[in-house]
Amino acid sequence: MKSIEPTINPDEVTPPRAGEKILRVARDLFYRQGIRAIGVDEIVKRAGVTKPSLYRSFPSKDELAASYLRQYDLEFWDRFDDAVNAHPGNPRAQIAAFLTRIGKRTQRPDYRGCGMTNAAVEYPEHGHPARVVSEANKQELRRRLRAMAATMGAEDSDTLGDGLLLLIEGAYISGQLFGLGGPAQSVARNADLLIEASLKK
Amino acid sequence: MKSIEPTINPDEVTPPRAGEKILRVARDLFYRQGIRAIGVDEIVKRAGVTKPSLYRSFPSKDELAASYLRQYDLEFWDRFDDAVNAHPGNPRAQIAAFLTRIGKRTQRPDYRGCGMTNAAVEYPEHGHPARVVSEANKQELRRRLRAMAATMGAEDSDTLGDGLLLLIEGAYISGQLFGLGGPAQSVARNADLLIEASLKK
DNA sequence: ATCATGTTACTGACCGGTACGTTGCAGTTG
DNA sequence: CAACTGCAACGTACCGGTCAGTAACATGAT
Repeated sequence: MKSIEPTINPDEVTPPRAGEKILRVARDLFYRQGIRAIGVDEIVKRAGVTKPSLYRSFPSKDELAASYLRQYDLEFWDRFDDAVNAHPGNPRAQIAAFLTRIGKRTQRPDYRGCGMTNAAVEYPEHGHPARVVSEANKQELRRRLRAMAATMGAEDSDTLGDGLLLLIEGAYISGQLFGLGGPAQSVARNADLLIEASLKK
Repeated sequence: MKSIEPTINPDEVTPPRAGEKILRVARDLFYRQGIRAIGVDEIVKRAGVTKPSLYRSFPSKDELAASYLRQYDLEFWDRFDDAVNAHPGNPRAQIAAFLTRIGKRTQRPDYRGCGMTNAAVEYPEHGHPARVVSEANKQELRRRLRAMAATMGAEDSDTLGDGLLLLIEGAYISGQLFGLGGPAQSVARNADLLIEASLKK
């Protein structure tokens, strides 16, 4: 029997790998300033590593951007499920909780919207690695919103689900267009009005 | 008495100035592929002019982008006023007409959303010439939507106006994210539901 | 003569990406 | 123990191309 395990706890404070530092920095820069606006030189400089390290961990800048979005996707669903789990079996309250949170986030002075949405605007070309991740995220969101609308007992659940998606995307964009006091702060209230109007009598 | 007028009709097919050709091409390229994605070399090449001509007509690429958006702004209000003038004194019908048109446009295969919105996403930095034009347009749109909501007799007209703006921005974004069959096609229907729910009883 | 335009060539900075050498550490030999 | 080997992680220095922007001069029409 060979003892492969190292003597130190693998969860210990091992020095972070170059790839991790790069992704952490890229995530921040890409979100705040946009993917096209940030060059790889800037990323490696801020991460305290060098360019070859970037290209050992990621095949290209486009794939680095896709990795950033894949991580963003995970965190997005964490937040979404937080709202869902807070109100089991009550999709209307789930939506309200999720949108209230979004509405608050949009009022932060440096709010930059949804990384997914922004990436799709930056890369309109079909098949771009970043866009592929973004489209998948949005389609899943649409699917879930429509399902929630159906559970609510909406007269036309697909229309309501899509209406909620429009409000959400509108909040993302308006949040970064108007600063404080912008229309995005009313997203939860408007969504609830729309739900009210869409339920079967 | 000096005759200044040229013998030919000034509305005749005078050869288009270099600046006009540049703006025409830039408009098309910027809208379809994004401003950051297009270089000035590409623009002058497609316009059949040379780079010095571009910089004689426009002080910089950023200002060329701003000019593109100023023209976009004019055409936007043309379309908006078309819908308004088609239903005098009936803001609910005006909104319906405008959003029906947007809903249809979003279903075109190469739809790329709103040039203003896209530019603001591409240039998050405050004070950027392109962003300045974009923000002004959106603020005016918000003002008018809120005014229309007030005319409709909404209980909370500011919230309704903002809700309509969220739906519109959501349609712009969703139109380019999902292709055909996307949620943007229901924008007019959802807006009408929201209006219905917001009117005083 | 004037004016808009074209031509050519150039700048310095930055773009994404890579060839190649260096370091340090683990395991394997004598 | 000590020397060697293999390998993973990293850095130095560089590639060709493109970026926005400009200088100097030629051409053609009115």
